[in-house]
Amino acid sequence: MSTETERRYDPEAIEPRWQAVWERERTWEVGNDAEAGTEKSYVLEMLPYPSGEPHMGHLKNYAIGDAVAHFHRRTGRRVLHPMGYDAFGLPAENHAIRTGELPRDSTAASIAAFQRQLRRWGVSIDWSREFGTHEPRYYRWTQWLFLQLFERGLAYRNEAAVNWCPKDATVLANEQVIDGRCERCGTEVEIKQLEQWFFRITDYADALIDGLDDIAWPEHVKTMQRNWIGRSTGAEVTFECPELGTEYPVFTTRPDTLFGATFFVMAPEHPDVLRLATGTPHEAAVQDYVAHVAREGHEERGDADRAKTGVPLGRSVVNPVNGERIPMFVADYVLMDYGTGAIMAVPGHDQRDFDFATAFDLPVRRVIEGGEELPYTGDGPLTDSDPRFDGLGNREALEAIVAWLDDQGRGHPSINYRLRDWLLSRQRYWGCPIPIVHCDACGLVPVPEDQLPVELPDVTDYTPQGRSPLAAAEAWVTTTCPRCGAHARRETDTMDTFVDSSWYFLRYCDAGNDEAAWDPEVLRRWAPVDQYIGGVEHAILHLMYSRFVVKALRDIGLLDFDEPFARLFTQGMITRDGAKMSKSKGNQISPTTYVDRYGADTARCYTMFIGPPDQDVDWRDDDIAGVHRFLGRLWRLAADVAGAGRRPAEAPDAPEGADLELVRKAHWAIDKVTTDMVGRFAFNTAIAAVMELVNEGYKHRDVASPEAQHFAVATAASLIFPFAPHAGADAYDLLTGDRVWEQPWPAADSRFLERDTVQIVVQVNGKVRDRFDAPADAGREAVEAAARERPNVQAHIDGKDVVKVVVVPGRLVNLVVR
RNA sequence: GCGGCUGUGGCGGAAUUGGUAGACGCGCAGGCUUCAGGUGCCUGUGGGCUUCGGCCCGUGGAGGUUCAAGUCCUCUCAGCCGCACCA
Repeated sequence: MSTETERRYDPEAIEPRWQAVWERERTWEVGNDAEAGTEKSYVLEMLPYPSGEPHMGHLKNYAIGDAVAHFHRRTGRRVLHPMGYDAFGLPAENHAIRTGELPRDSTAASIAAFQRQLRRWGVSIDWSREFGTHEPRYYRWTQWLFLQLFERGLAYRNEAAVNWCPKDATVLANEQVIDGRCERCGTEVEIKQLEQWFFRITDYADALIDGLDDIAWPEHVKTMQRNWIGRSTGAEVTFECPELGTEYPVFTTRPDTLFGATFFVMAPEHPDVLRLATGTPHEAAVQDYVAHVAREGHEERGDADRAKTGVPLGRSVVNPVNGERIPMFVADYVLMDYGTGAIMAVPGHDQRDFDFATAFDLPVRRVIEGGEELPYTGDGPLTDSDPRFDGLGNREALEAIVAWLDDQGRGHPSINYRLRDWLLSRQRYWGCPIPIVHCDACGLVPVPEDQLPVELPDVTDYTPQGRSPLAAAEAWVTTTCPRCGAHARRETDTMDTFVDSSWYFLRYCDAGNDEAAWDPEVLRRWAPVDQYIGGVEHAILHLMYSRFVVKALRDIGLLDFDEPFARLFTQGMITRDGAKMSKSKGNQISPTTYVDRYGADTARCYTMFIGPPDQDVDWRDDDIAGVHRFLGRLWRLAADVAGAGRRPAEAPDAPEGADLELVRKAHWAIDKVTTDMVGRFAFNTAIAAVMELVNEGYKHRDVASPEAQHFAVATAASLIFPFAPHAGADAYDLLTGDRVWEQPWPAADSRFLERDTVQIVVQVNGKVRDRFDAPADAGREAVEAAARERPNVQAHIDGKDVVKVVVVPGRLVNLVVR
């Protein structure tokens, strides 16, 4: 094979050549005109945050998405596969403070880097729809969206206890606080009482939970969202304090244990705590305790393992089910922002209440039978409660007790959520301005739609000072009220970047529209996203916010669907030596290094071949060389076979011998790759199947006919195309002169998937003793008889009784002997 | 504590409804091509024993169901992720 040494697989030449074709012909652009009879497919990878250069995770993300996009195109769908940049945000601004480089400039530089790399990777993007969320032509509509929500009361301004990051000098959403620390900089957050902007996401708590049932998302992501929303059902029960004549409702998931309540606890932040203690001997102690708790850190207070602390209030409340007076306490294990800020304590059946009762020597009462020791939190019949309920199973009793309280007007069924409203305002510069004007006479006035966008002004000082840097832009801040024309001031806070990214997938559908955020007709043609691909780190934040926005827009009447992402795939992280790659660890690897060395196709294939794409995997330099070797083998075999002349990829009519083996393997590979792509994202095994086909090609190289070889290699090129588009296109072109992306996805011929002989395994007592070939259509009796004939089987059944025979046609025979 | 995921050769990983464990790749060993460079092609490669016919062991661990278990059930260990004093 003298040609082998002459022809070298040269991605440096191949890749730019095909990229030029796709660029010149705008191959991956799609129009918005209706096309009857063609199924649409909207394939989307999460948009990148442009900070520095793209990393390996981006390469993997776009490699996966591109494989899906290509596969969908070649299986007859019209594919929308756009790209954009989540360009606003803190890192660009912090970078600006550090280096003096303007956020606008550093962001632009990073976007240019992404554009360069994405083209160099050969990703099939419709560039005509590209935008950055920081461009006025985009955020004009982000502001419009904000106003839509504002006008329906879904965006509101309110004073509340909020998370404040002292380092970044801005408030944060609950979702951005991890273990009591800022998710960006790791600084411990403080709780401040501030007036801020919120989206009323809690109105959608139930809808967000229920909608999960209708979407094809990984179960663990759904679970995370359900846990985050944290729906608990129970009852609200009112306790009265006769000394002051005040009433305190509590939320409980266990009204069945009401008869076991032996004390009552309020959160230190509860507005009535000081008033209750006033005039009692505990007044000073309560004041001290409340002041002490106020100084406590998030982390300290959140530790469930530390000893319970608290102080008596010197008052008591009446348990509405039995009229018993129980003492009141203030303790920091009760939180103001969940439920009502007060609880009934049932130490017999709750660990925390039990711990508190032990520390303060309070009575512990058993009202549910079961378990050996208290506290017992399981199910069981009621005891020592009330003759009407004693003996009933606790779940049954729960319903009965709530119904009875409801009758008496002392309680009612209730549902509580862990989810809080989405705090969206930020006291930072590099974000979308909130399109609101503060007028002394009219209050909060929306900027009229025809005056959008409210453009982000240039400022010189980004340093966070506890108020938005925009406040320093006096000329910009000063304006007139759109309603009354009086002197007014602009809102100076900007929006959380998660607002920008909560709707970008809608804008791609109609990115060039200057009249509206989108044309409903056009949106109907593309939305929702059929396949969304990205990292799990967005399981809650971005994915829940987007779902909320889409549901809200649907209710407003602007959309006719209510889930943005029909299917979600979460890719695993690429780690280095088992650790997450990061600048600080110095263990980053750059895609450029590997694209330079092996080409984009190799780097792309490797990120998918390394392991199941949804799993975390460790990068190994040795393994990527193996993938490069494979692409070289495929390409050289194609170049070699193409030496016999170009022709269409067609299988020989009636192959025999080596030809038949080769044609069969090709059809097997078609079937394998197709099922791996359709049913699941098993790209690793799909690529392995193409490797097997190429290996088979080499195996039969000197014996198979040129026709059979040609068909097998052209099939391999066709199948590898979604993963290695340049190598696939080039090999296919060498063999056929055709463009592989214009060819329909190959179809497996069932005649070649079935074999006329199959290997039968013979087991004796479940252990494999022999194998033999039998006609595929052989009957049970024939197979069993043949199995018994095998010498090694004979040796194992000789002199024993065959008590049972199991025959699985086409697979095995199991002889059970005694 | 609650919820979820993962444990398979020296390594990454295959095994679609229980039916040949280890596909494919890496690594390693040997061979071939006048082969000087991040080469190419071929063969072998779970462990142990072997009279070279085979035999025994083997999917984190212990039980169980079944003719048959990596796969199903029970318990258990280890690691990772999410939530966490949420009443």
